[in-house]
Amino acid sequence: MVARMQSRTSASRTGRPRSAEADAAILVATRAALVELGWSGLTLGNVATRAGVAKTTLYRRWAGKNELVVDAVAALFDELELPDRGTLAADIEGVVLQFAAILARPEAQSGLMAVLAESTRDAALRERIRTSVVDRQKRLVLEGRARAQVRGELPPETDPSTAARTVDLIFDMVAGAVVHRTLVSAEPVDQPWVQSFTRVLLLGLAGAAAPS
Amino acid sequence: MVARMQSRTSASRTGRPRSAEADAAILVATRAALVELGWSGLTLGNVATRAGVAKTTLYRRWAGKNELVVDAVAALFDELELPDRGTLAADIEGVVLQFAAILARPEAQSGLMAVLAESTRDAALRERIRTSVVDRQKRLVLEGRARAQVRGELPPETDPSTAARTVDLIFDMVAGAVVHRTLVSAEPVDQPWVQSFTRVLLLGLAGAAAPS
DNA sequence: CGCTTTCGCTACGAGCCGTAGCGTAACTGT
DNA sequence: ACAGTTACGCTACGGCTCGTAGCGAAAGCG
Repeated sequence: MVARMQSRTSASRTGRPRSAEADAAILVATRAALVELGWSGLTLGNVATRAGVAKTTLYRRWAGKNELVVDAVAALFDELELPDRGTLAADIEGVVLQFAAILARPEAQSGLMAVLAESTRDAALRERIRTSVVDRQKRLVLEGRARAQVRGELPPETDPSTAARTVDLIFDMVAGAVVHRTLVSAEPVDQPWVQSFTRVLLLGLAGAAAPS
Repeated sequence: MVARMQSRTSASRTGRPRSAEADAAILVATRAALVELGWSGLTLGNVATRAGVAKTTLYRRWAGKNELVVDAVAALFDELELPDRGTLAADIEGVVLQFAAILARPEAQSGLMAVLAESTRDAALRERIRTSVVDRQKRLVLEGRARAQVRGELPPETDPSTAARTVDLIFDMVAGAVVHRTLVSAEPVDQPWVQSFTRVLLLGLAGAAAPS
């Protein structure tokens, strides 16, 4: 999923290769442990046992609990794609529902929040989360915006720096609202909510682009 | 701050009363430990030492780390108030900046996120967070909306259930965007960002209230 | 067949957890 | 003043997880 640790160069030359099956089994076991035990209950020893792997093998590949969980949770976002439903509103609704479906899973909830909490004191961890989780989500905003500009649903960008700020704003508004509703308000992100949200967001963006 | 544990009735009748100074010292020590050690590094033994209190005293008042940190962090939100700056936009900007200032503090970041992660598997903890942290923020949205309706900046509510849904939507959008920008994007919630955000939000709400 | 790296296993000191037990301190009612 | 009740500080404890070290065996490569 991500460049993790590597002995030397891109293809480690000699010696016994690392088991790819073990890698996959560990990530599966990590997600299962997150579901059953939560973040605080998850121990590397437990994960190792579930995966049918020695505890030392875990420590050879990951620096600790934080990094392991980031990789395990990041894989959940692989399925995230930008649909093409014809209109910007429909595209947004589709992505938001996909995103919400992932966030509804218990391993994503406990794992993501906990690792985000740890990242506030660990710059390397924050960077790891950014590249393997956040940026992949952000790209969807970028693509959706470009597609809407081609359709004429959004005005083309003028200044590249203001465009970047707008994308950041949209991203924080979309992802923030979904995360907050799911994890703080603890209420479902269902069709009616998504429609209301999309309506407010798009009207706001259209109005903000036009002169006041 | 919150009804916590109580021996019998409202006024514990007899025996030595609990030290209020100890209570305050413990919460201060908890926040300090969050800043210096983060969530994972915080231990109840350490907090007890900092507060000049025995470890057993901690366990007599709080069930564990989760509950203690909730109370310690909840106190940060006591200062949150709704200013009256004349316009809805200015009121929102004021509240958002206050909220962002609290979230910028390291004890709020690591503490809140971690305890939120734990709350996904603990209904009682989630409820505790809701009453002592979330609802207090939500009330500001309610008050601000009512004030704006008096001013004529927002249409009066028609159906009470749709009004409640709208308030929930606004709350998730505001709090979600601020939290996401602060903790996930790890970028500052400063004046220009708040103005852009408020502009998009208000135009969206105005447009959504009007017929399409 | 040597060389290298990974793997599973065992064992270890260290640290924290949450509780129990004790004697003492503080406050209340008679 | 005195018993009754509750909170406090302190010490000690078994149990658990941590992260590492050391070993022999397995799995590739030249």
